[in-house]
Amino acid sequence: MQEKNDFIDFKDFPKNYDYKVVEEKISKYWEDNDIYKFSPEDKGKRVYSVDTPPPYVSSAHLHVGHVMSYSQAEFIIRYKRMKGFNVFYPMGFDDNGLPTERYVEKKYKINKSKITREEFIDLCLKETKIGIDIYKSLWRSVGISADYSLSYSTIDERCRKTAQKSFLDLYGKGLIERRNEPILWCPQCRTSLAQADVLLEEFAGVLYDIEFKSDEGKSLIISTTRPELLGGCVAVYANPADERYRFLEGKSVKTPLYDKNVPVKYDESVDMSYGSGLMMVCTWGDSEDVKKWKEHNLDTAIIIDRAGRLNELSGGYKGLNVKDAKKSIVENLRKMSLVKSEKPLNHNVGVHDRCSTPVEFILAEQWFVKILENKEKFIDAGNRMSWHPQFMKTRYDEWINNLKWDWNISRQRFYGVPFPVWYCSECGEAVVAHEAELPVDPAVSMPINAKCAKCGGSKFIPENDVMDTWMTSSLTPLINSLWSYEDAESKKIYNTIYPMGLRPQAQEIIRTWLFYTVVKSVYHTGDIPFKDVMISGWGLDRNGKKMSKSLGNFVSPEEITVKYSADALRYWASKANLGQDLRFSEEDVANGRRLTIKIWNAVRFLITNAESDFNPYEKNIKELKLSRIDEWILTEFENTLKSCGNYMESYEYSLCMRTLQDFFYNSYCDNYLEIIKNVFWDESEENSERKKTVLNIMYFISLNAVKMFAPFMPFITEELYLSFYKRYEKDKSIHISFWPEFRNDLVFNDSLKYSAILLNILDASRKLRTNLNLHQNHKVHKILIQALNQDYIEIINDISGDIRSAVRAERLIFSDKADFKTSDDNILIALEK
RNA sequence: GGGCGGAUAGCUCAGCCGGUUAGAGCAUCGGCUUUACAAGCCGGGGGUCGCAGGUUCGAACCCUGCUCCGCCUACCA
Repeated sequence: MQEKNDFIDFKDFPKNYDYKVVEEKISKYWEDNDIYKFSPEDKGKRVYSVDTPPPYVSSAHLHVGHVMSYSQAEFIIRYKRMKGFNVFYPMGFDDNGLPTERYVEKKYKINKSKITREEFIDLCLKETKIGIDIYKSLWRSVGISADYSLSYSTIDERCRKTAQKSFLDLYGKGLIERRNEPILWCPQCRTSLAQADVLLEEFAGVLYDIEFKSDEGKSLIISTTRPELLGGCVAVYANPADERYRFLEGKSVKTPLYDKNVPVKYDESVDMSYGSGLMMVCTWGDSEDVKKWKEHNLDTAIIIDRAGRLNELSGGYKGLNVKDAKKSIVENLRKMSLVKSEKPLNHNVGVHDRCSTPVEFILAEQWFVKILENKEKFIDAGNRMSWHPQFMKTRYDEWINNLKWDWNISRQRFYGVPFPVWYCSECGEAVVAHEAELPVDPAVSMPINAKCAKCGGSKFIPENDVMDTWMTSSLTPLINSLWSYEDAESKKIYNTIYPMGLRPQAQEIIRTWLFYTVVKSVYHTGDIPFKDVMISGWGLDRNGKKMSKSLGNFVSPEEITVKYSADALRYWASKANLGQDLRFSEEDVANGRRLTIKIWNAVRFLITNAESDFNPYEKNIKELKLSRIDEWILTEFENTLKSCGNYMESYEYSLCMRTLQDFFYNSYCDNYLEIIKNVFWDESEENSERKKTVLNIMYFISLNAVKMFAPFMPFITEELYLSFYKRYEKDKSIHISFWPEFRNDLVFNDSLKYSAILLNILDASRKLRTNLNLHQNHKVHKILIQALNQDYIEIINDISGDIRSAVRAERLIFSDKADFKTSDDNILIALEK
């Protein structure tokens, strides 16, 4: 399989690591050999299933932050694979719904009134396909180990079928219903929204004190930030305990400009100390208006239309949008001296998360999934999952506790999964599809043999709305496990995959993807959707701001992988622990590249010193004649392995990488290899056994360390494995080889007291050489050592060979002439050329 | 308003179930080029651990309060 880096003889092993050639070659090797393929038939292995996040395919926004979060999940997934799990790791693409529509609208500058639904959907599908290809090529280039034969796209047949089955199931269980009530509405996107689609943004507004009049003509001041809604005012409220306004009981007041009489009502929720203690209720300015309108059966005076413009109720302001209307009304009120004061006020306004337009309320018939009545069940499900990091669970709990609306799943859009619903043209009764006919597009087909259950009518009109995109995305564990299919094969997969093992995802979609997925799983299966949740932080730019397309502060992954390699970019991703934001740092990526080069050279040192008859398994390590320093490095390695394993088990991949890198650089390369390397400079016969021993240890440690680097740096580790280690190993990829087993028999606790002294002497000798301007490898005739402690003399005698090797001295002599201090007060050294 | 996370060397971060002179990488300064690696190696300098109290023989670590940064959440119209 080798091309450029092929080598026959060990001495020809390439000096430089050519990542550009290797990464492409290795990607192809993985594909050609199905390295990451899930095998449903493998009975011997436990299954580890991953509920992969389907990113939006409007993919022009891809940046290194995306690579970061996918890589972080991947570190764990690759680790699990090496721990022997049968990994189910699909790739998903979310391409239905509003984000794609908005992307297409912008890209093609579409005017929705001049394009048919079909033409528009075609464009969405076309962009979807382009997006998927871009994603795939990026994931491939950074080494994401998904099994692409398990891919799904949220607009494909399986997803449409699953989403519609979910609807039918919930409908059948009475958990879904159609209601006519005020709903959250985006005037920009012209669609209704769910609470989760609305974010709060702080606006610098103005609080206007406006004069109303009582029946007797008494002046009443009402504070409001939304005077443009005056025409929709249906009541004025005071707190029942507020003596100032008791006299208004049973009376009405007159609104300014419109001179409309509205009733005065009382409610505990009115804050007496806010403004004048009077508040106006309009239909509808905010959720408080909706609440009072419902509880007190107030009149309805809808003043804003679906485009966010004022209607005829506003009188002369008809056709103006909210912003202009406010300006104009305030101007007129000022002229009439009805604005008594104006105070700047920062307040939070709900905006649509996709377009940042302030949301309004309108009245419409919509489908709702009931969620308010089962909050406790969802909290309980959250408690049954493991959260990494744990504190992210707080956000989940808080979101549920603060829910105020059932989940509105109707969207007045084109591109999405249709409702499997028609309405009787006679009486309006809803008729739902049969499960057997899913997926169904009610605009294209009619209900099978259906008669209206209410009036017996046989003519139907289709539901034109599409379902909220989260209605589909929330089903990913059920989509992946083929829940909507009844055949035996699918049922088997379902039982194998569900509930899933891991859900990796970003923090900002806890309230949507995560929460809705729990809702669906609890409702459909009574179970949790997955056992472990890992929530990644954000990729930040160099200045600490969240990377995003709209801010233009994003770094393109291609640019970085071309310059530094994919392994190096992944190394950067490993720098942040789970849930932490990570600044992009080109220096860290460069460090990643340095690490790959270090690994390459350390392994190359072994390869070029091994003879062609080298056999690492000729003897078990325990049978070798180990020196104290060999025992020490084995001990250090085993301790590192143990820590790293524990870190990976607890999702602390960052600490694993740090620990491993520290071991590899400091213990293995800078000390062990430096101490033993001169054994290869000496051709004498008496050295040959020592050489073999050292080669075996180097093989053992470097292979296992390379395996441990493999989840983080899949390309270089695979290249080293295939081009060298595989001559002695059986697996066809390092990524399906076993993560090293901890071996207690290779922990030599005694060795630490020897190594401490040796390293202390080596350290001092390095300082001394620096002081003497002496090259570190330059041989010296003698090392003089003064040990002020009898135990030390014995120890030093015991390891004198290792010491001489380490400090490149021909002889070791105890002498009180040694005067250079080491960090141990009981040892002094000197070097003699 | 409530909550969560963070504040440790010039920069990015470890350490935080209390225990010897607080660590790493980068940056900086000095030295070293036949013998794995100059995209390298060796060495040096650099920190009153956000602030103020408290508990303790002992606090970066535990407790209380505060300040600043980021985020989540909330009906002050």
